[in-house]
Amino acid sequence: MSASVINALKLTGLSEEEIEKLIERPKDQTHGDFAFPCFTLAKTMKKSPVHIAQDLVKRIDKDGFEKVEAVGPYINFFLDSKKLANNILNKIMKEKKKYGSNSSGKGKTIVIDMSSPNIAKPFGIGHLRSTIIGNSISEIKKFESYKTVKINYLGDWGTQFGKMIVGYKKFGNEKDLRKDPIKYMLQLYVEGNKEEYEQEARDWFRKLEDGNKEATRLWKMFKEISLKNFNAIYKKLGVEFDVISGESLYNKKMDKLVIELEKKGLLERNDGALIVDLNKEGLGVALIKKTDGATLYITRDLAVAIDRCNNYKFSQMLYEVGQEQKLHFKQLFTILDKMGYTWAKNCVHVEHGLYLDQDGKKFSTRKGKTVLMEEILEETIELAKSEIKKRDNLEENELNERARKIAIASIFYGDLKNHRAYDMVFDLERFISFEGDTGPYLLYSLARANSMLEKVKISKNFKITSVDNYERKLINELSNFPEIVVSASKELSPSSIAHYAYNLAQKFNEFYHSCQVIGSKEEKFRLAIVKSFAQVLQNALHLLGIPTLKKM
RNA sequence: GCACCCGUAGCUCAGCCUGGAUAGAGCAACUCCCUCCUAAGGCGUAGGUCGUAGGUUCAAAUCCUACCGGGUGCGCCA
Repeated sequence: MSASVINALKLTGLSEEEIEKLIERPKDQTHGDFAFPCFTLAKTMKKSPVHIAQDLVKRIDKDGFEKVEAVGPYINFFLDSKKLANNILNKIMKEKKKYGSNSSGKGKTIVIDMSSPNIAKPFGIGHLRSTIIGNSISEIKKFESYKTVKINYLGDWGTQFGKMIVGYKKFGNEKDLRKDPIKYMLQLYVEGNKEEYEQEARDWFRKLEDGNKEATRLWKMFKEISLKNFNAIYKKLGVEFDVISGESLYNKKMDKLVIELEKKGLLERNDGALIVDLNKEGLGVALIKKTDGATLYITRDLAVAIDRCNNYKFSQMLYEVGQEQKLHFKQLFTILDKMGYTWAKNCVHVEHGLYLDQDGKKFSTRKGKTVLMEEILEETIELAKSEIKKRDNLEENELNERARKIAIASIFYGDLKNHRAYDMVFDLERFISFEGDTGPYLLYSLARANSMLEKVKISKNFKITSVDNYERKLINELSNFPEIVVSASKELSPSSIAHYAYNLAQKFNEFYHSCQVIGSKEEKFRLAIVKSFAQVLQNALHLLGIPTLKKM
């Protein structure tokens, strides 16, 4: 699209690359579709940028543009609206679900380690962020033709199970456990986590690693209960995984890994523990084996990474994990690199910030502030239901399904519109609000469009006599989608898609408000705009993992 | 103590990577618009020393340095 602009600017004497670098897409539509700032030319031409702009505009070939004008030190280019509208709308209606996609990832595999809840604890909102962001990144990558492997790597191993077993041995019984398993398990964890049981807990985990029968039985029971609960939550969220894995599966590979580290001369003994010294890299020390011989998180992660490389031959492996684990992943990747694995550079920690409560404080398990995902979901769905009931009388199933979708849109969008790497306030009331910059706003906009499309037959042949301002703004936005996808993918940034979706919906609502569609002289053209809008918004929502609905 | 992240409107956030035209949204406040395709919408008003101080530049919210405030991490948790 910018080719014509570059061409027109060749008379500046600059190379194509230089021109391309300087060309901007103005934030303000009144400045045209492309703009060329003349500041840099001022030096070489020894004239004021304002004069240069005026001078160049006179000499530029304006063929194919609606308008080319000098405004201050800028030259603004306006593309031909009718041509643009025609191209974009036809493209969208032809490509449909594929509009915005590309084939840059063809033949490549990306492994995404995401969600990964700790099964000794209830599914809290801590793991929600990883789930939502990982899911969206997977969709974005798929849209670019990558093959993605979403792995839910469960925290089903480690000292926390020692803690749970201690809690159970001291206070628990199976009867109560079966009654309200999730909350009961949380209690067991809290009990077993007390300082006085620290050694006992470590001992129990050691026993578990050694295959002790009782420890194994309890561990299996905890795991089974958690998984059942987690699966119900994933189903409601509409998130699926390609692989369910877990730390426990790698228990048997630990020895081999430790031997490999030893052979490669990376291992050192320190206070009875085994470590890899990364002080030279400024990363401190990585603890590979505790004094009692039990393995740690990083030990298992090393084995896991190597295993995944063999299994999936990934071009990239993304760890969708909180920023508080930054050091861990730096250590992990550095050790892999030191072991001679050149693919270590293809591993990326896609960090995300914490959820804060409304006081700006971290949600914490310890202080009993844990918010159960189950409850959050139920609460959100109930809120959605009561809103729906205000205007619609639906039959039970329809009501439930619509409420679920609105709830998902609320939570997903509420999260994804924020910059991934920064902390954010998790404020459910704001997310579910049916006004403003929210998930429901997006669904509502789509429902408005769909309701028009239902009322009339769409014809593929439309003639454009003129393009007014609101139409033009919306079409511009529609045309931006493919490049938004590219940058969102490159930056691993679902929030770019989220912002786009919101802007698009906003442009549509402005258009909707000021342009009569059905029954107007421009009906065919405007219906094509509406149809294109609905399509592109759906595509964007799909990339966010947000389900769409026809009516709202 | 060291390392990393954040500080933009009363609140929640975009924009910063890749410096450019009057710093954008939403909520809250104050108005206006349903004889018209879903008012869960739209138009408008008000609200800003872009943490502070320097520096680089024709141009800084954006790049660099220092400082202040908040968060996170730093060997036997994950």
